[in-house]
Amino acid sequence: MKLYNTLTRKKEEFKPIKDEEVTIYVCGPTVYNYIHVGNARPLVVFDTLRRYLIHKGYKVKYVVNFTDVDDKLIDRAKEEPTTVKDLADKYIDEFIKDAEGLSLYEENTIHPRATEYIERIVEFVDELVKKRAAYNINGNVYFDITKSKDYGKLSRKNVDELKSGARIDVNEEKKNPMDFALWKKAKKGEPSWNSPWGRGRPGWHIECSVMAKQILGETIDIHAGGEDLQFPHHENEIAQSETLTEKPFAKYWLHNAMINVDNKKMSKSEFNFFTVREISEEFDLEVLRFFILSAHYRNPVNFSRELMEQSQKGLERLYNGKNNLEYLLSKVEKRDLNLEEKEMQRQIDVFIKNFINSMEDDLNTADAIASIFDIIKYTNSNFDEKSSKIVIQYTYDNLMKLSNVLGILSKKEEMLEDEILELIKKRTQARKDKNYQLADEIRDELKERGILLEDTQEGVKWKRI
RNA sequence: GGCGGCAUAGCCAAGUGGUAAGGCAGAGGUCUGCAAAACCUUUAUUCCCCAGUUCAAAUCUGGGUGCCGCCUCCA
Repeated sequence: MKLYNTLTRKKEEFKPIKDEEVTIYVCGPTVYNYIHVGNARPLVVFDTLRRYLIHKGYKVKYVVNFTDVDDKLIDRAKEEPTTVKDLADKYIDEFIKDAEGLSLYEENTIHPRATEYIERIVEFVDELVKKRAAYNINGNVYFDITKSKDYGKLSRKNVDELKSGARIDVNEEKKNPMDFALWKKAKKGEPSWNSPWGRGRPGWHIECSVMAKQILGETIDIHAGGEDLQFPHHENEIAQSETLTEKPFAKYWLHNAMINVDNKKMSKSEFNFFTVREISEEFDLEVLRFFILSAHYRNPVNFSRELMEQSQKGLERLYNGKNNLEYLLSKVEKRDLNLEEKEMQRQIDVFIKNFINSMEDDLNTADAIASIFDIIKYTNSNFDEKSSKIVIQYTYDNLMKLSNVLGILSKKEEMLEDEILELIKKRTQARKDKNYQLADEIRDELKERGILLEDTQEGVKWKRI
């Protein structure tokens, strides 16, 4: 499989450190609010990478951290008012709900919280201080970027230019304007922990370095996140970790492009964001997942209601195709394949191969989805009640396997209330009796109650509207 | 100002040297009591513009235009 590595700016053949196991660290949310659609992109994309690696037979250790102490949480807790801990707990719970709606495979995700790793963070910072790569000034500890061998290698920033362009604000106490805080001295009323430098709390960048090292080891296979984190966050992680361990921090750095609204990056500070929660009130979150996977992860995409509606229609088409296959499976008989069906099976294999090739090429989910549409179109026009169950089962099983890699088409049909089932039966009888007036009355009544009926060749179908 | 990216139909979006995938919307048709769904057919002589390399360019090179991201918290 080829993956685009930001470190080398090239697509590289992916080779994990261990033959059978892959370690992935994704920078997760700061839990002071609901996540928005932009935040959802890396979560969906890299969850899909994980699913694909599992499909290929790897064991995957997958970490998405929670930043549960920082300025934003502190400010927000003051506003509410509540405690930082309660605020974080609340939005972690809300995150999990959104994550489940997005089919993020939560049960196999490790979600460490920064505050659970304070001791490790202190140890890490202390070692950097002992290595003289960090220095304490009045209870604030800063990383000295001159001690990092190749600072700027990920984001391709030139340190000298950064210095001259750095905003001259505040910190006269830093040796170098580009030095960044590893440990922040506690202010009144802020959460704080003991350390050799007095009470304080960790800086943002150090959390990820520490949690990645503790949970996944000194060198991880894949570190991923939004491209807006390349600098300074990921650059600083590299500086800290590699200065400490003298080993590469991550083999592959993957970055997704931004989600825009009217061509501008969706972000909380611009107030042009939609929370995943508000989208879930109008759409099934599977539609959002499908929307995100409809474009390549390194291309920026616009987000709008119209585009969500397009995605919804497309996804419905896939569900219809899936349902048709399920219907056929209940009707057809198992018998040896004839020549024509053998050819059909070969054609299905071509679509599967295309899907895999697309995923192998830097996770080209947009292309992979086209292969799913190809399968649906092919089965719709070539399979019928006379087909052998063998070829239909084969197609169905593979369709499910591939859509599971994308994390779509897993929703089960809901059950209808008995009363409504009764009405549907009554209408079917009325149609048989050619009492179309009664039939239409019942259909209208159900429509008002949010159930849309369709008379297909396979019988009456319904869906909620 | 520095660094990086993008530009393909009405909309979305693949395709990085061999003659434009796929989806949505639109049009015509089959089916149907009607509606819907499904299926079939159809919709870019052309990929922002100009020049160049090549037998061959959406794809490579040079120039231009427009848009975006990072350089500050950000997915």
